[in-house]
Amino acid sequence: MKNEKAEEIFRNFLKEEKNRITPERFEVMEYALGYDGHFGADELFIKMKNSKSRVSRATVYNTLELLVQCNLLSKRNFGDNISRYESNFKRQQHDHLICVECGKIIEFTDARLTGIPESICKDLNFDLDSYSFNIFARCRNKKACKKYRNEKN
Amino acid sequence: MKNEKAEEIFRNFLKEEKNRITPERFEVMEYALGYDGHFGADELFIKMKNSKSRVSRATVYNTLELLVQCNLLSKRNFGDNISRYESNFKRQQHDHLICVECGKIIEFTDARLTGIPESICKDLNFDLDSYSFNIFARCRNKKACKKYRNEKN
DNA sequence: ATTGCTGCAAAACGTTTGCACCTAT
DNA sequence: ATAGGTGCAAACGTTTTGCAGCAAT
Repeated sequence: MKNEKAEEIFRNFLKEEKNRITPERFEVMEYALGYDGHFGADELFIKMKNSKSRVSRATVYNTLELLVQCNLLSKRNFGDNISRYESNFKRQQHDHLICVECGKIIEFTDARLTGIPESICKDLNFDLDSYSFNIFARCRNKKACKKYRNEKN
Repeated sequence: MKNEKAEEIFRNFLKEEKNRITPERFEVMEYALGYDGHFGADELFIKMKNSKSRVSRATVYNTLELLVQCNLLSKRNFGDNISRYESNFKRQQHDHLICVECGKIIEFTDARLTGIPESICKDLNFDLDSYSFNIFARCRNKKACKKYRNEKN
C-alpha cells in the first residue's frame, strides 16, 4: 500500500495537534489521496456514499481541512466558488491553466516562477503560507476543447 | 464626472453584444466603479439597497458579469468561495497578497511576472484570457495584523 | 410588437452548524 | 470519565432561476 507513509504523516499530525485518531478520518484520507485529479468536498462525499461508506458530510469537510493542514492535500480555487482539493502526496509543485470554454484543467510548471512568492513575501514582511497562480485561457484547437467539454476534470 | 468614459465603453459593449441599454445597468456600473477596493456582488447589492436604489439582486449579479466581460471590472477569488470584483478603470495591473490571519488584501506588482502568463499560453497553444496570482501569507508584524482584523478589505 | 430585462421570491448550491449519541483517550 | 468526533438534518450565505410584468428596440 503506497499510503502507509501518508497514514503515518496524518497520524503524527493528529497526535501533535491533539486531534483524535478515528477510523473515519483515515477513511476520508484514503479516498482523498486515491482520487485521480481535482475534486470538491461534496463530490468526494457522494463518491464515498456511493461506495457504501457511512462517513458523514460534516466529517468529510472537516477531515479535508485537516489533510490540508498537514500538507497531504492542497486546496484550490479555480474561479467557480468551489473549493477543490488535490493530493500533494509524491507530487511536485505545479500551477494551473483553466480553459474558460470547457473547464479543462492543465497543470504546468515554469521555472521562472521559482522563488517569486518567497521574495515578494520577504519584501512585504510576510511569512509565506501558500500561493496560487491560475491562468484562464482558451484552447486554440477548438476540436480538442470541445472534446473535453463533457469530461470530468 | 470621471465615469463618462466608462459609460461610453459600457454602452458600446452593450450595443455590440446586442444587450439592452437600461438605466439599471448604468446604476450598477456607477456603484461598482465607485466602490473603494474589492467587493462582493451581494455586498454591492446591500449597499445599493441602503442607498434607496430599487435595482434587484438578480440585476446586480447579471450586470457585474457584463462589466467583467467589457473589462471595466475584474472578478477575483481569494480562496473563500466568494466572487469579488474590483474596478479596472484607470488602474494598472496588479496581483494580491492575502493575510491568512486577518484577511487583509495587499496589492503588489512584480516586474518578474511580466509576460509569463502570455508565454505559458503560447507554449501550451492557448489564448490568454486572464490570470490570477494570489499569495497567502502571515504578517510578521502581529500588531499591524491585529489592527486590520476588523477593517473592511 | 417583440424580445429581452427587471423585480421579486424561491430554489439551488456548496458549506457550516446544532444537537444527541458515541468513542478515543 | 470526559472531551472531542460523529451522523444527521437543518441552517447558512452566495448565487441562480422561474415567472409575470415592463420597457428598450
